[in-house]
Amino acid sequence: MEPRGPQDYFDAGMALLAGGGVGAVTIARLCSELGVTKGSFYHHFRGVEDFKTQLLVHWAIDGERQVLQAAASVADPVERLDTIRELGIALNHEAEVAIRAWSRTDAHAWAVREQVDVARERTVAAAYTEVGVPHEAAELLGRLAVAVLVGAQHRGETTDRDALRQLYGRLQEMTAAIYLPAAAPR
Amino acid sequence: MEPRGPQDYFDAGMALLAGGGVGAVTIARLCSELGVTKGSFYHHFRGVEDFKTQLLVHWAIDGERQVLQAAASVADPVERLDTIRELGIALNHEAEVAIRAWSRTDAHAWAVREQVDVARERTVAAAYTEVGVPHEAAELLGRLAVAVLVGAQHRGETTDRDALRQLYGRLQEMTAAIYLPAAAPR
DNA sequence: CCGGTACCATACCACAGGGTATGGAGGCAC
DNA sequence: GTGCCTCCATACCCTGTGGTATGGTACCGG
Repeated sequence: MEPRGPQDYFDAGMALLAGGGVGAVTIARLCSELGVTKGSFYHHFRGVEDFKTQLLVHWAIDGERQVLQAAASVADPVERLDTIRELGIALNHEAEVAIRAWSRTDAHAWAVREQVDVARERTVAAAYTEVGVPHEAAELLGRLAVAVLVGAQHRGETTDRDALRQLYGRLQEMTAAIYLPAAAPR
Repeated sequence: MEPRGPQDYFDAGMALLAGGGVGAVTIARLCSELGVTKGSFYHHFRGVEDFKTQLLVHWAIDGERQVLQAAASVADPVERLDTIRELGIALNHEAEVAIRAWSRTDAHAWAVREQVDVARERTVAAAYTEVGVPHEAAELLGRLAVAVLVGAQHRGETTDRDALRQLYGRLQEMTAAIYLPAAAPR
């Protein structure tokens, strides 16, 4: 019996979150998933509220590290926009939908999710600014891209990433056609 | 004590749904809101599952009637697109967010919401087709418009309809600039 | 060998929520 | 009046969930 760490609970918690929303994240289910009892849970966390808070921060940190740092490593802004699109498609959409729903009823979840979304918007906007799009238009394009991502997250099942790719690609095409006539000629 | 009808429960149920998600829709809260006890609830509905199902259908019927019929009454397709945009902005976004989250964990809710979204997409796509946009592009624009609506629904508080208006308007501008050069010259 | 600490199982309590059974008050038909 | 139906209050049970208290096992430093 190797000992369980907080990371095990976070993994199981994200799975429960993705599968049944924040309401499905319960101590009994977590312990059942890990093959332990409540004594183990309360040894690692002070309560269910404490766990949910840590789980949320864990999601935000992971998202910040994986998505934004991976995007920042691409020097060319146009190529970076493609990278961002693929990173967005590869996200855990089920979990994100659950977090977005959760953030409507919980102030702390709202703040964390908002911070993540704003960071994503800024990343997209910065890339557009670098290729010559006016500042105000770039900011709006960042918000539009995140909105399309969130909107597409709420449609289709798990395997429907092609639809998101199609929508996201179309928005990029339209944007390029208007703001980047030199970079992406039609 | 005037007797309570199912409509009273639907109104209270939508308020609870908008305020705290599907998890907040509980028999005790419904009865507390209406000033009755559980005996009244179980007289009108067979159980909480039956009530939720009826509530969902009630939302879909209302949406179908208010939004789509109001849009269908506008003959000019370009003017109709503006009407659709304003109707989308005026929706009960809190309730819709709750329903969209609910539809990720409930098969029946998923089917009903999907039907509503598809109907909205078709309405937008039909308007674009009428003004001369190719069929495939019009369909994609319908999905893009609904995606932006859903994405914007998950940001900002209740009073932040200006942000949605701005995003929605920008998408419309970009669309017009590409597909409707004659109708909306830049 | 002994004490402390990390890790966890067991047992128990409190409370909220869904569901059921029963009875009562008022109206309406006959 | 009698009977029936609508509408609803009260009381009760069962389950699931958060939380606590307690004890037990294994390892590690001294």
